[in-house]
Amino acid sequence: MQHLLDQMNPQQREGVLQVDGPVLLLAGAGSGKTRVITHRIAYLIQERGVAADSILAVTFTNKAAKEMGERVDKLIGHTSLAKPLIATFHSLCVRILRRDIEAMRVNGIGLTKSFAIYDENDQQAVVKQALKRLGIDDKQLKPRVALGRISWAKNHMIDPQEYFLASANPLEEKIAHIFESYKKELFKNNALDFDDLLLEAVRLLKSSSEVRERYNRRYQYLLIDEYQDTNRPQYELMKLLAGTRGNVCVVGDEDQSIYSWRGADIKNILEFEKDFPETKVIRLEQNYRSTQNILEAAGAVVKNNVQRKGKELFTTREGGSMIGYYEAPDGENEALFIADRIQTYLREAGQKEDAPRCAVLYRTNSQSRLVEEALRRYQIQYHMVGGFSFYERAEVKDLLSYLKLVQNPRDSIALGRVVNSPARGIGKTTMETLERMALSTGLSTWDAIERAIQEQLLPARALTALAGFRRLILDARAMLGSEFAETLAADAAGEEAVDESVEFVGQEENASTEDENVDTSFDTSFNFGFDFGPSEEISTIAAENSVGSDSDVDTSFDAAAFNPFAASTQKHETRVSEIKADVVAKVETSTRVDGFRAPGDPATLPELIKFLNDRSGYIKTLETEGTPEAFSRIENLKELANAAQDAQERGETLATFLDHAALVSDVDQYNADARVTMMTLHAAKGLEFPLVFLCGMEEGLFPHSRTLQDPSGLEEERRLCYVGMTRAMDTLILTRARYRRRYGSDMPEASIASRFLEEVPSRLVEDLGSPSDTRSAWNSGREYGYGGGNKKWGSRRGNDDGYGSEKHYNYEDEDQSAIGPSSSSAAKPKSGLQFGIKANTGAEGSIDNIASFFGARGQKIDRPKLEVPDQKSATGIRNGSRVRHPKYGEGTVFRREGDGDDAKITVQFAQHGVKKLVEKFAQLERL
DNA sequence: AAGTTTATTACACGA
DNA sequence: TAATAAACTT
Repeated sequence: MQHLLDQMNPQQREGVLQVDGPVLLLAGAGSGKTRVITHRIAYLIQERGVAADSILAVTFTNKAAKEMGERVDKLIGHTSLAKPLIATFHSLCVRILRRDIEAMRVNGIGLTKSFAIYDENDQQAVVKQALKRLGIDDKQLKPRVALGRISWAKNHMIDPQEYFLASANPLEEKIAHIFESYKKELFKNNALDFDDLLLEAVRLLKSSSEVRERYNRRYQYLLIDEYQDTNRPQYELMKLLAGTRGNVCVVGDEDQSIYSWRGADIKNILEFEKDFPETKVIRLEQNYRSTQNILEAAGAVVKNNVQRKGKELFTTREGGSMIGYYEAPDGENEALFIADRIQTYLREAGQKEDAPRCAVLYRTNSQSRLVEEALRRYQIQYHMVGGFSFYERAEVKDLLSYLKLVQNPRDSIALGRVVNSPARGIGKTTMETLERMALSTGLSTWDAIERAIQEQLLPARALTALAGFRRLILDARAMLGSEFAETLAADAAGEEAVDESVEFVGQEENASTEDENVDTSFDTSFNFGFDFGPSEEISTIAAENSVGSDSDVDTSFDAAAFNPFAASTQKHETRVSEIKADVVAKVETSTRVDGFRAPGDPATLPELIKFLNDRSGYIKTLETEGTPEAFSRIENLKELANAAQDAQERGETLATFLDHAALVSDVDQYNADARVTMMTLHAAKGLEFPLVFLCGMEEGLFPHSRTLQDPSGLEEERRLCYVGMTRAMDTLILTRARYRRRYGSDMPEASIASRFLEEVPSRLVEDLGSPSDTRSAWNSGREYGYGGGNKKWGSRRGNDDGYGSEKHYNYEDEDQSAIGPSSSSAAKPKSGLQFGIKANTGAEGSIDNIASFFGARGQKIDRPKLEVPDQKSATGIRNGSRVRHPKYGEGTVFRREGDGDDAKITVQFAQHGVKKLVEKFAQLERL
């Protein structure tokens, strides 16, 4: 330990040694922050004799948590079984709530431990529902907007009532109502959204002194990383966890605060000193990461912020290479330049046997596409963080929803997602009826289904389909264990014991297992401090519950009519034993194959997934589809099954598996071994790379257009720029496209160089944009007129510099690009990859190609000009015929395809433009 | 009810 | 572009 301390600078050493009382560690970029934190933890354990599991460290991402855990492990060796708890705020809250949320239940009302976690899509679904219920047109008020406001309110700890009182206009009043309805719906679904995880944890610790004190006793030393990005709820949580001892160390850097839109507030840094007057402030200002040039450039940019205490980083890595700047004619070229540079870099680094790593950073995810295409063309392997993550794939979400439903049938969002996928004849009408029923009775959708089946409230066809779906879920539940099956009888009789039965199994397994990323000390060690056995706890809850929340549920339905308990229990017991037999049979066959599990034991996670995949018909439907996409979806499902297998081997339960799936972030996918990583600037926080590209340095893109009005928003963009620049260790290259198309729309727009470029001192900059050393590499086949490159950042305007805009952009003349493969854009060498429309595949000038090209491009071209050989039909309608359509009025036929029943004719209508109609159905009248 | 085509409209950042 | 809603077919 001592020799490790000797290698540190005095400030770092103080950061390690100052473990008693509150500490505010202001750690600049690359100042060895993580090193200090890990050593601090090691110091507490090894030199201060602090029990490892009484240390709690909170990081920003699961990935960071995992890494930190590994580094601490290395420092302390595996001397003790106990480990510090290193988690994110969100995963910490899930742990706390899964354990103790029921302490907030009053008279059996409140959420249970098996609460669901709603992601953004689930949230949107709820908001849409609320809009519908309140009769608000979702075109006037976009669900996304409403959700944004709700989330904002939550991050500022404003509840619907307060929001309503503070509302200054009808719109805000509406939002307040949506907010309220949203909240109720989540409650009814036994669900929490991401924001709630924090809020409810805070509420729990505030409301139950017993629970709070337990955690206070448990965690004596607290450490919060990325403190500048904490929001109000997180701040309160920190205070609650700190208790009265105040052994809190918060680590942050005001210059890297980039999450204000999530409610993060730099004021938390100031308030910290107020709330903990004894605070020792330690500053880490020596940067060990970047060269002096990079540091200077980044510092020069962030210096332009007014709201800043001001701090100077220094480094001993004098000089270094210049900041590179490349001004591309357009986005494609920018991407190709980057790919070319990366290729060179990788080749050179390969000769030196370095482990090359570089990153392409951008402001918005949509910028990734061009870079991806360029890298693929160069056949460079890359790894992309963010974008569409695995867990966002439709098929993955579907399967997860099945699992969620198995765990918590009241989760009506999950239900809505899978009830008809694959299609099983439960359509819109049926679901609307059920939802109306659920709404009027206060039942969950699942319960409404139960009731509809029992009372035959829907058409027979719908009921059969619903019964099949219900059976699927119930059978899956039954697989989870015999306890499960036994509780089904009660469940079927309309009791709410369902959830608790899930809980029972989950809980029992929980006691002996833990999840992967975070440490394993929580549960085992938890029992030292507080002695409640799971079984005892559960039975109390179950008792509470059966009296509880359904008593307030039904107002409208006749209990006597809906109370065939005696009869149905009998029936269901039979059914349960059938299920059990069935399950045992299934289990036996599968057990013989892997030999893991004795017959009759609960099914494993992979088995459950296999069962759902098979029985739901999901895989089969995909197989039938037979398309490449369907195939890749099946692959994804297999991947998920693999993940479940891994989880199983770690001893995770269904519940913990689902929690993980809900909490993995994009950043967590970052793979440190990848040679090329692409990600947003936000995702890059905390990482470092020898070579960094920062692309799209244009006004409106970066800084983003939506921040331009707001000075503080602009300052945040500048900090984001600072974060990006300081990721670079040796080389930093900034790029910009002089013309860029937005929305991939037709006309590229001239861009203006980002103001951040102007803020970099020119003596630090080297222009990489001269054609002589670059053109041959990636410009083959394409003529560029280079004009810029002499002035520091090129011209501020894109088109006043002799750069031949009409020469280059005439590919926007669509006629040319469609017909002539020699015109610029469509004719770019594609090296095997097929982009764009099939314009350059067919015979030159073929009418079909032109027509289909125009067809694909929309309607702004007059197509009636094109004549097609005359064809007659049974109805006598032919090209040039005047026709009348009942709806579209009069028009002229100018094209027909196929014959007989399949005959399609294309008509130019006077008012309604061009329509393609099937002759058989179009009811056309010949004039 | 489900599948297919067309129209529209929106591009931050993310646990 | 691309995701999504609406319209239209069968």
